[in-house]
Amino acid sequence: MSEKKKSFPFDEFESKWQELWAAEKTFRTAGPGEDGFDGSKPKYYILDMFPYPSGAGLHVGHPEGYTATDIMGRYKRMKGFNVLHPMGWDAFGLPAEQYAIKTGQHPRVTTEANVDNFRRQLQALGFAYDWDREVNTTDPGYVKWTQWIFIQLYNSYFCEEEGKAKPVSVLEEKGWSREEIDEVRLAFIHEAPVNWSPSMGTVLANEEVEEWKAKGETVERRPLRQWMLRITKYAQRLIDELEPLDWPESIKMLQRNWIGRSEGAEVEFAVAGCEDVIRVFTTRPDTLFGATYMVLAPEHPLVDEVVTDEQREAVVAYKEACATKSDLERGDLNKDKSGVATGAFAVNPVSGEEVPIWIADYVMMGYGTGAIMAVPAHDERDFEFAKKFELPILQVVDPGGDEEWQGFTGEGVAVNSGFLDGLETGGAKAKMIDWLEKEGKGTRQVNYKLRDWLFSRQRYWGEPFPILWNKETGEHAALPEEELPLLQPEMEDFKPTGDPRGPLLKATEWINYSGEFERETNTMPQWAGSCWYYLRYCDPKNAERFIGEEVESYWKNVDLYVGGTEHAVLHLLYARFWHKVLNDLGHLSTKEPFEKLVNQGLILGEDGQKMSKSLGNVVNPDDVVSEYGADSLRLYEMFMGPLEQVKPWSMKGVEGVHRFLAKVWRVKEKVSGEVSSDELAKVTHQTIKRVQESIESLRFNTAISAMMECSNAYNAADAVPRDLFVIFLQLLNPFAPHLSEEVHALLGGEGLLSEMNWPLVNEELLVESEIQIIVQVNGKLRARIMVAAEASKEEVEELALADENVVSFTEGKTVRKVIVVPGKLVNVVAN
RNA sequence: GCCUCUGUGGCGGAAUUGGUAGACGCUGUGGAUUUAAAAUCCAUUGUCCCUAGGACGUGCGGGUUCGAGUCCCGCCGGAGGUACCA
Repeated sequence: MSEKKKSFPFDEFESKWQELWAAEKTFRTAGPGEDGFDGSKPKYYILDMFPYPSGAGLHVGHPEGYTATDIMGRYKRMKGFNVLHPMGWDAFGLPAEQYAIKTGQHPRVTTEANVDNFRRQLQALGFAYDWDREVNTTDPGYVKWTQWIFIQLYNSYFCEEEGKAKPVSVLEEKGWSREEIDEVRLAFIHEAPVNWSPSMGTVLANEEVEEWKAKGETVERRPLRQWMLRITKYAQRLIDELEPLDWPESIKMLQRNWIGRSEGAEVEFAVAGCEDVIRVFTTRPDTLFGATYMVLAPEHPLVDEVVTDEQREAVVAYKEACATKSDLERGDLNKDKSGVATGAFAVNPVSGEEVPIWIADYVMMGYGTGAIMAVPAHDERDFEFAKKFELPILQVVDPGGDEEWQGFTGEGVAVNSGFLDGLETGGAKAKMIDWLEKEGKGTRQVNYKLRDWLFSRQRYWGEPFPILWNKETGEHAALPEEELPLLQPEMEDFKPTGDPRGPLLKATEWINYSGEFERETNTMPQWAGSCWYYLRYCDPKNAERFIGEEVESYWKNVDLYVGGTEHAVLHLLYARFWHKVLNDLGHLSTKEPFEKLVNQGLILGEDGQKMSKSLGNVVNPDDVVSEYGADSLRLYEMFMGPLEQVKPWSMKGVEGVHRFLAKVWRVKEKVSGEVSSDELAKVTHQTIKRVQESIESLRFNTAISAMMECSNAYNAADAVPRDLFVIFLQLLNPFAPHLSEEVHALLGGEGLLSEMNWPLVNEELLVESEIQIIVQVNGKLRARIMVAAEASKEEVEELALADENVVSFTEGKTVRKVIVVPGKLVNVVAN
C-alpha cells in the first residue's frame, strides 16, 4: 500500500452519504396512489438496460450508461420532474444453470449472490435509484405476470382488418372451431426445422444462433414441435411505428434491415406434364421473360413429386448432402454453387417456354416460397449458377450506355420482353404485375425476412409455460390465472437430457397436473422477462395487475432509454412487439415502449483494444473506486467523450478529473460570505447555462469542461462568494453527488443539494457592455476589436477599418465590400 | 458487395450549426516549492519562418460563399452491422 496521501477523504464521506440516502430514502419516487405523490409535476421516466447479474460483477461499461442516466435523473428531479429511475435484474439465464450443472448449486442461490454483489457495486457508485422499485425477473411475483402476458398472447389473434391483436373469444363468438383458433393464436405450437443446439441441449431463436456459435456451441437444423410467437404479423407496424421515435438512425436501420421488407410479386409456374404449380417470389417481375430455369430449395415439398426417375438417385443424394451440411458449410464457407437437375420442366407463364427445374442449396426454404425463378442475365447468383451448369442466359434488361448486360442487376430498359419492351424497370414491374393478376398467374406481394419468434427453450432456469396438455386428446389449454405463478419444481439434477422436452421432464410429479392434464415442460427464453420489465418498475408490488391502470396512465412509456447497441434487433424488437400487443388488448395507453433511445459507446482498454481477460486490459470499477473514489469514476466516464462514442480508457484521464475534484475540495478554504464578485458571478451564471444545455443534449463531457473552467476561475480568485460556490456545487451535484454534498455540508449548508431546485440563470449578469468583434480581411483574421454592445453596424465598420493591422493589409488595395455580422465579426473584402 | 456511423494537435476531444479552429483534460518541456520525492503552483506545448508578426493547417481533390471543420460533387481510410433473402 502506497503512502500516497489522498487529496480529499472520499473514502470517508462517500459511504457516509450513500448510507444517508438509503436510510432517508432520498431518491424514493412516489407514484399515483402512494404517499407524497404530486400529480401536478410532469413525469420523466429514465431507464437503463438492466444487467444480467453475472458472476464477474460490474465492468466499466455498466457505469457509463448508468452515470449518464443518473445525471439526467438528478437534474430532472432538481428541475421539478417526478423522475422514475429504477434498477433491477435480468436474472434468468444460462450461465447460472450451467454453473448449477457443474456444481449442483441451485441457480437461485448463485443468482441471489450475484445480484447482491451487483447491488453493492452500484450502490457504491452513488446512483440515485429508487431501490424500493427493484425488480428481479426470477421473483415469483414477477414470473406470475410474465406468464400472465404469455396467456394474453396465447388468447389473442391478429385481426387483419383492423391490423391489431384481439382476444380469440371474438372468434369463438363467430363460431370458429378450436382447431381454427389454434391456427391463429399469437402464441402457437409449430413443428418446423429449428435451431437445435446439441451442445447446450436447447433450441435457439434465429436471432441468437450466431451469438452462441461464436461462443463455440454447436447448432444444427432439426424439426421439433415448439412454441412460437407470431411477431411476423407485426412486421409492417414494427417498421412504420419506428419512424417517429427519437432513436439513433443506425438502430432504426438495423431493425428495418432485420425485418427486411421487400416488394415484388408471387408468380405461379405450372410444372410441365402434371397438375403441380410452383410458386416463387420475385422483386423483379419485370425480368420474368428472362427466367430460363427454376430452382427449388432441397427441402421443398414439391421436389419429390416432380423429380424424374432418371434423376431421382442424384436428387436424393444431393438432398442428403445438404441435410448434413452445417449452416456454415452451406453459407459462408461455400459460395461455390452446387445443384442437381430434377429432370422436370416448368412453363414460364409469360413466354410459354419450358424451363428446367433444378434444386440447389443457394435457395433457402425459409424465405419467400422456397423456390425461385432464375434470371441468370440479371442476378449474380443465378448468373454464376447458369455459367457453371451451362444453362441459357437471356438478356431482358438493357443497362444503357456501354455497360455489360451479363450479370447486370440494376435498373434499365426492358428488352426481349414482349409487351414490356422499351419500359423502364419501374414501369415494367407494374405492368407485369397487372398482367399476372389479370391472367391469374400471380399477385403483388410483400415479403419480410422476419421469422416468427421461436419462444420455447429446454432449460430449467426460466419461466415454465403456463400451459396444460390434455393427456387424451393432446390439446393444449392455458393454466387458470389463479394458479400463477407457476414455478419450476425443486430439482437437483439440471443436466440436459438430450430429450428435446428439456430437463423439467425429470420432474414427473410436477408434470402430472391431474388425471386429465399434464404440464408443458419447456420454459421461456431470457427475453421474456426483459420484454416488459420497464412496465413493472412503475408498479413493482402490484399483486392484482402487471401494472395498475392509474399508474400506467401516469408513467406511460419510457422517455429516455440508455443501453448498448448489442440489443438493436433482439430485446428492442421483442419489447416493441409485446408492448404493441398489450396496447392492442387495451392494457397500455401507448404504442411504443421507448420514446428516446441512446446507445452508449463501448469503452475500450487502454491499448485501444476491446477489453478482454486474455489481453489483460480489463479495468475493474471497484479498483478505480478504491483508488480515486466513486465521484472520480463517474466524472471520468462522462468526461471521456460523447456518450455514444467508442473510446479508450485512460488512467491518466481519471487522475485528471480527480485533480479537478481536489481543486473543488480546496475552494472551500477561500469561501467567504462577505465578498461579492461581478466577475465570478458572471462566470458562475454562464456555467449554469452551459451545464444545463449540455445535460439536456446529453453532452456530459462539455458540461464537465464548463465546470472545470468555472472552478479554474474560482482558483484564480482570492476569495469566492459563498452563494456562488453553492450554485456551483448544485451544478456539480448530479455528476459528483458525494463530494458536492460533503463540501456543502462542511460549509454549513442546510439540507441536501440533491433536494434543492436547479439554479436559475440570471441573464442580466450575462449581458456585456463591451463585446469583442473579429475583424477579417479577405476571410483571414487580422484583428480583434472591442466595441460597445449597442454600437451600430456603421460604427463597427468604421472602427474595424481604422484598425492598424487592417489598414496595413488593405494598403494599396481597393475595399470592395464590408460584411458586418452584428456582435460577431467584420469581413473586409479588398483586392 | 450492401447499409449505417466516422476521419480535427503526441492523445481523449471542443467549436453557439456557415463566422476567432484546437475550449477542457491528458501527455511532454522548462521553472517554483522541497534535504529529496509525492502532492501543489507558474509558464509553455499544431507545424514552419521566427521579431513585432507572418505562412501553412480539420483524410485527399474539386466546387459554392465575403467567409467552409461545418454545405455540395468525386475519391481514400477506419469502425460496426449484414449478406446466396430471390
